[in-house]
Amino acid sequence: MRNTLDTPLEVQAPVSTCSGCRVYELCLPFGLDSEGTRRLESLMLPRTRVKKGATLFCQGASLETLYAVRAGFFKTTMITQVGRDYISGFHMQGEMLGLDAVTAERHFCNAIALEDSVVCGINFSQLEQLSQEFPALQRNMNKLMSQEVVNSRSILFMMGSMSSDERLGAFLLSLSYRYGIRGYSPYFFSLRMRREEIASHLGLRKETICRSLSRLRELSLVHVSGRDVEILNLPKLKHYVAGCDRPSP
Amino acid sequence: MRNTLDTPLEVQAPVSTCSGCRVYELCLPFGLDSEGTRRLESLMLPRTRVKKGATLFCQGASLETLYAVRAGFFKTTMITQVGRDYISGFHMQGEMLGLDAVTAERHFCNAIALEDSVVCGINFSQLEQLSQEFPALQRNMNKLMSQEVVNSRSILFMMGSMSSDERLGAFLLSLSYRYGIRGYSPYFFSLRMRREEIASHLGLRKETICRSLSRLRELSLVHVSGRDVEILNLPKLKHYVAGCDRPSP
DNA sequence: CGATTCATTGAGCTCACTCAACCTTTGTGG
DNA sequence: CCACAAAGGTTGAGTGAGCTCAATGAATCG
Repeated sequence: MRNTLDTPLEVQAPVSTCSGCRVYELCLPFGLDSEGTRRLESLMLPRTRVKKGATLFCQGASLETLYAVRAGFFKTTMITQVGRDYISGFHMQGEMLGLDAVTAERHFCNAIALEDSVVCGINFSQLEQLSQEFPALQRNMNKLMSQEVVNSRSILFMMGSMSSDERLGAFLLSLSYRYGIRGYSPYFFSLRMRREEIASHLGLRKETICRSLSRLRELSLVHVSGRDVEILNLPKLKHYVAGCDRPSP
Repeated sequence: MRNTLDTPLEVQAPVSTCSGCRVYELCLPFGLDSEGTRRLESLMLPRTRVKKGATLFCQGASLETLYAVRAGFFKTTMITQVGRDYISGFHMQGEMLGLDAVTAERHFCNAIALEDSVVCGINFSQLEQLSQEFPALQRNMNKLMSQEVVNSRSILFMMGSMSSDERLGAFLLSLSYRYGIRGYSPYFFSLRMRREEIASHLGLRKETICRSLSRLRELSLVHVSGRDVEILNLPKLKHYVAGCDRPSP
């Protein structure tokens, strides 16, 4: 991995620079040489601010640009003709938005900011071309895609075989882990989404989320006040989520 | 797309040839020029038979080879330490197995044949290298990955917001569609998996699958006898699955 | 500071689950 | 080829986890 100090210090450029990014290692430029990083940066669109509640892209829109979350928090939602909707994921810094659009070349979901956010955009065709030249970039694309598959599968597994309490626990663990690898505390964090949004994502109802929160609290696994979460006993929570407390069928 | 007749007729080669494959258009070689196809074929491992019930690869095993189903039918399963398991997908000809292993370079699931099957294997590193030379190949990789994401998301959506009857309907529609684009009848097909396996995949129980089947039968949407399925009214089934019959919340 | 959105808790209901019995199909060895 | 065993499928009865509806409390925001 390249040391970011190799990069000459520059005044704040008008375009996105990956070199100085907090979550560089989690994103596209990871492992690229300086030439590759420079080329990638030259393709990046200027950083874009997305206001809380604003939509970054819409389901069905043709895929032009892939985005990486630079700062802030997003949800992705899917909506059917009959108005049912589903929150397919939450995305924090260093995570890509729009990877599910590559097959159909149309966005498969809406991306909506849950707080004031900043995204780095890159034209997908140009990215594909560039990744032709830089194996590391291609590899990162593949890994990021594959990671998306794994994430979806994990939630599927949860939905298919876990109780509401366990699902919520797993969800909190996922957030905890993701904050952790970004250098934030895995024990204290704040939820950026409403209970109802958690519920949709986990295939439950907001009332159920409340009740499950209460139960996790009673078990002294977490402390939750409003949107502030404290994981009181991480190993115990992991153990609980793994289902070791239940008789296996 | 290259006309397969351009290919000189050969005696059955000991290695996998993509050129003559039934599901060529759904798989890796689609859109590759003849040079690219030749190179891809040169990397392919000899076609491998997998007996019904046999395991092609195991969860946790390091990723060496990606597989495409050439003939037959597979399920992929995930198992936790406590013995809970989940069937993450069913895979028919032209579909790739192992794409979720790319992130961690370890298989995330077990792949088990549900009938005597044939797979085409290819070393993943070599495939990555080759895709560096052939944009069409890389594009296909990206699309196949992205398609996996979309598939998982679709099931998530089902699990999160559909009744058992609707989920089963959607599952049958998915099979119907996939058989259809492979040149088989989208109206008549046979299930290669047990009720219990469908149940696991949809986050339900085998008894619930039976009851849901009965209800879809009563609605004259399908005719099911053993493992043989007939879709009696495809548009009506789609309409039913879309949830148009239910009051939206 | 009032309005609106969000969170929590209670009461009752429902859909899918569990358990169990019985039937059907598949597979195997005599 | 039959007989039997084993596995898979179906249906019934009762239960319970999570849902709906509703009321109230807390937080957020213009």
